[in-house]
Amino acid sequence: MRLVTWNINSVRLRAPLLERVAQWLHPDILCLQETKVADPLFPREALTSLGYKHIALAGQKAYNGVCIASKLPLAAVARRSFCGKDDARHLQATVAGIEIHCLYVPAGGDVPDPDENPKFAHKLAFLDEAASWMRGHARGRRPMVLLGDLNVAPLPTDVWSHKQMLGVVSHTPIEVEKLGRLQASARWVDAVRAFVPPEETLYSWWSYRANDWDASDRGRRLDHVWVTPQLAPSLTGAIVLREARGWDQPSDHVPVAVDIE
DNA sequence: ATGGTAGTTTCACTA
Repeated sequence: MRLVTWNINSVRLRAPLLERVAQWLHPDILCLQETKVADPLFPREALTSLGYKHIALAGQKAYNGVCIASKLPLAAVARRSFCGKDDARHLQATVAGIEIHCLYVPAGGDVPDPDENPKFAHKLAFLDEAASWMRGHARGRRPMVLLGDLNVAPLPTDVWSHKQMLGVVSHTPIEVEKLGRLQASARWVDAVRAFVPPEETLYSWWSYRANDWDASDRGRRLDHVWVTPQLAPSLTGAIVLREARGWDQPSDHVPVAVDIE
C-alpha cells in the first residue's frame, strides 16, 4: 500500500497536476494539505476520475484545508481542531485497518519569538496540543500513520545550512524540540528517514523566491510520514518526488510517498 | 540587512 502526502497549495489551481502525481507514484491513498477551498467547491472529479472514489474533506475558503483521497474505502472519518481555532488542519480516516492522520501544522510567520509573533506562538501551542492529545489517543495501540506538512525540518540535513537556519522559523531549536515531543507521543517512526540515512540531505520544499530553486537548492524537509512502531517492520520504501518542483506552475512542496507491505 | 514569488477573501493577508 502506497501513501502519498502533498502540500498542493491550492487544489483548484493545481488539479491537473494530480494526474501527474498519479502517473508518477500510483498512490493508493493521497493526502493533501493547503487545498484552500470550501468543501462544496472542491474539484472532486479530478480525483474520482483517477480512481480515488473515496474522499474525505476538511476544507475552508482561501486558507489551510486537508483531504484524504483513497482507492480503498474510508471508515471512521473525523477531524479535530486545535488551539480553539476553526482552522482546517487535521483529518483522519481508517483505511485497511490503519488509522491515518493528515496534518497541516501552522507555518509560524517570520519572527521566531512567541512574545513578538502570535503566529509563532500559535505554531508552538499547536505542536504542544497535538502531542498531548496524541499521547492519550495512542494508548489504543492501533496501527497509525501521521503524515503531512509539519512545517518543521528537524535534522541538520533536513535544511540546506543547519548553521544559517538555526534562527529561521522551521528549524529553530524550540520547534525541533516540540516536534520531537510530538514524535515521542506515539513513538512515531520517521518512515522516510528509515530509507534515506540522516547523514544525507533531503528536502521536500523549495521557496518560490529563489531565482533558480534547483541550482541554489536551498530546500527544507517540511513534509513527513510517520508510522507507529508495529508498522515499522512492514515499511518497504520511500520516495521524495523532487521532479515535481520543476513542473509547470508547481507547488513549492513536492509529494512524499511511503510504501507499507 | 534586504528582498525575492505565489495564492487568495487582492490595494492585504498567508505562506
